[in-house]
Amino acid sequence: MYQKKEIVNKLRSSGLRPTKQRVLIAKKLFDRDKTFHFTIETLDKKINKKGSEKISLATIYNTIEAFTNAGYLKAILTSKSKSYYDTNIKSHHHFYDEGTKELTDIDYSQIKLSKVPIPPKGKKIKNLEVVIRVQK
Amino acid sequence: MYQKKEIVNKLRSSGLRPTKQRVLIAKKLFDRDKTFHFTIETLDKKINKKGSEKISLATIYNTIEAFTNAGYLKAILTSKSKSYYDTNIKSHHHFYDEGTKELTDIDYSQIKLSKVPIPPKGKKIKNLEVVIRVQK
DNA sequence: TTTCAGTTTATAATAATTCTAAACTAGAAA
DNA sequence: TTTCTAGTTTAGAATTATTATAAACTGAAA
Repeated sequence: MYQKKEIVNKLRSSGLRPTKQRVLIAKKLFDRDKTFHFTIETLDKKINKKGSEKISLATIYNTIEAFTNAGYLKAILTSKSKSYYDTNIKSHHHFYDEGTKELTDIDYSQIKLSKVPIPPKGKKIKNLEVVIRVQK
Repeated sequence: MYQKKEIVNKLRSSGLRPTKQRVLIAKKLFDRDKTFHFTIETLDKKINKKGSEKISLATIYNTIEAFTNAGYLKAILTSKSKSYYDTNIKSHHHFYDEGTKELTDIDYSQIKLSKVPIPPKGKKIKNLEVVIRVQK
């Protein structure tokens, strides 16, 4: 469990001024047992519900970006809001260059998995993709 | 190399009427040696450049969607324009439920790779993520 | 040819995100 | 304490990718 003090220190340690809004958002995000997956939309709903003090959407965006830069959050499946398509329809994998935002194919045979988890009950694996993010 | 006739047949075989626009786009996409990664924006630029006959942006969107549904293209990194974040910052993997659009963590230890490709020259692997798409 | 469902198109609408610039505040310094 | 200011918050406007609309067009069946 996170005490307010801990959160304040955590924020300070990354050069983030511990404002009321940031502390509140941090509490919502990190004061829980299981890990939490969210979009800005779902987080906004959780924060700005009935009776509670409101935090503006812009601040939620700013804060999540700051937390991500500070390494407190991980962005997943962010294609920076643009969809990518590939003429290669065989099952295959990709290098994604963080710098140029370019994709390169990795042939299916270039990656071998020796252990794969069982899918959630009632669900079937439809496809498995590896994305290797690379940087200079 | 693709002849116009082949393209027409290909389209017909999937119930897509081989219109002038679809044939032109198909030629641009499939008549090439290497596989091609693109966004609608880059494709639009390639198609609607100087002097060439124009194809409306709406048609490009429609066509790419039709080709994807027909299995001629693969969509990659599409988070359907919404960014997802995770409070779990350890390196780990995900199940992505196509139906509910929900993410579930897969612990790092649950997936083992026995073969990983060498990154492009001058690039370093920053991280490797597996996304397993599941469906009912 | 005629006919019409399937397509294309310009444009409007929507939705996620970023920008702007004015008001506010944490906390260093007086 | 009070003052001061750089860092923040905020509402709302702007931007950007995408989808919807509805009128005009066209491939191909009859």
